[in-house]
Amino acid sequence: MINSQIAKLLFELADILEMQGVDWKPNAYRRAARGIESAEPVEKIYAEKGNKGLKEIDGVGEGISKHIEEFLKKGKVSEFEKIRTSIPPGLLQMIQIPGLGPKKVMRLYKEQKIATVEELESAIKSGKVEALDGFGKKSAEDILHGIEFVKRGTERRLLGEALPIARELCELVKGVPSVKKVEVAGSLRRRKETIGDIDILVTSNDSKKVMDAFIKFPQVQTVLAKGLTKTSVLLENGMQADVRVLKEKEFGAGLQYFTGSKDHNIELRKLAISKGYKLSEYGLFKGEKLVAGKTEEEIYDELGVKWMPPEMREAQGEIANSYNLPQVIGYGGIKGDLHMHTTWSDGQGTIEEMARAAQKLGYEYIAITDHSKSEHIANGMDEKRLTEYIKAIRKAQESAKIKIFAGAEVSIMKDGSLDYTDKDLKKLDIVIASVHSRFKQSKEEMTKRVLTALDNPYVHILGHPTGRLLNVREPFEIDIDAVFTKAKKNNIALEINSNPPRLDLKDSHVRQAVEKGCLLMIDTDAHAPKQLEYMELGIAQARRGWAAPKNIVNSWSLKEFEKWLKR
DNA sequence: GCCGTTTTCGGCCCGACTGTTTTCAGTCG
Repeated sequence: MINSQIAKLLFELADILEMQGVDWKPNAYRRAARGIESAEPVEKIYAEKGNKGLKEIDGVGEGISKHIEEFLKKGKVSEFEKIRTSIPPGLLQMIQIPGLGPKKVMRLYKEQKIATVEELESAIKSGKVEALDGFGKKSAEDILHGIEFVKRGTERRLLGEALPIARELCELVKGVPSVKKVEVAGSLRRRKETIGDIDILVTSNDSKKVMDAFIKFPQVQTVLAKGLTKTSVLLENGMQADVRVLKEKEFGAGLQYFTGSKDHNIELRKLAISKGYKLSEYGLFKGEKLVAGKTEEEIYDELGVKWMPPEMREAQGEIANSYNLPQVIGYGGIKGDLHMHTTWSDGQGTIEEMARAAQKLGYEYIAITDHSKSEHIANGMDEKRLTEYIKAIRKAQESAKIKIFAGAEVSIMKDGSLDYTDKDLKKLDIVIASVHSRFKQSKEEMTKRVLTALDNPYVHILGHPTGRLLNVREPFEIDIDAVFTKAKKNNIALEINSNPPRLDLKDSHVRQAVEKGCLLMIDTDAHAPKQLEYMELGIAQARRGWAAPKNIVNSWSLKEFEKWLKR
């Protein structure tokens, strides 16, 4: 992940320059860092298009592209190394503490020679910090709390973890009598794979009541700030949640603004300026006059931009092409879940239980896809049990109200062969091929391994194509473009696995696959009936990747889907 | 350092909250 390394370097550099009082450069570095984070792997861009390609990345120009080039060649950037040594490394950790910014960190360093988090901690405890001009007792205490917070870790939480909490919070706020509208905003509304904090927007004519109710949410650990327009709390799981009370006439403007993304907003705001407007979270203004603000639609409309779903607002061309965007898959658009496990391998429900749960969700069809024999840990099935298992599925079909396909998630072995012989694969209605072992193979080996598997005529789907586990494991090295090319050629669908830590393919890969004309399948990889509800998380990633129903095989009717299966 | 439907130079999003202030700077999103 060279992109994230370079982005981290740029963010760091921005902090350093800001501490040194440099203007504008920090903003430029941060913008470039965000651009690089969401870009294709820079090594690939550089290999294909050279320096010119790098400059096509948002926020990257002459200077930064040269730095990236140097990083790719030498693994470091000499100019950055030099700037880095100009301040003690501990200051960079201090700046991560909530409530401490570049200015205060620099003052602590210059006036008190405090250069590490530990030194800061003891300085506060000995009362040195509160004695400083402009600091005081309260801010010293806040910094101490902030240090604890940083030590506990501030990693972003999975969408699947944050979404239920946010929904509970919304329900709570909805219960306050004066409240009319309640919406989640921020990266949650855009359904990003990981979430920094929870933003909730509300309209009410009694904001004090809203704030009072909000801080009484059972999971609130600390109240960070409480005002009449905004209140922030820290939840027990370490996430921050903010609620904002807006006026009815500016709700759409607030929703647009707080939904972001930041880069989408900057682009939209610039467009507004170019057309003689001013756009803020309070509305779209012509001079002093409010021209739009009640709904998002009227703001976009006034700017000549067609409203688009929040999942698409990542400054990836959606503003300029708003009238030609694809009609992305809807949250009710999936007709069957085709990846799930039962007690035949490592699942917790029986075939019948999974089928009933799926039927309740309104599906037309499902596939049971238990593990193949080499997954000993997951109770994978040998050939003998596979035969019994298929029989059991046929038996379950007799009393089931939805179509049940007999499938398997078959492991791709280290050489690209599959864990069952063709003779056994042929007995199955649907085959998902997945990598479950030897994640550390070289990029060449892994690519060859997967491409070989995709040439097996019985494979319908490539499962979790990059093998990543969010906050746990990096994706394995693979030439994803080559995989997409092969999948398209052999008419194999690429999985979007909805399991919260997987979300594999991720959004940008989905976009890439769609542009290439590949087929996708969104499923849950459920290991219990309840987990079938993960589907919305995968649909969200598909929407973020601009995927439409025509791209997604299990959004099709049973008849169309079966036709594809027998391709 | 980046960027261009006023521009290759001169801008660069903008408002709320907090603490320690008596009019505001720093931080945050």
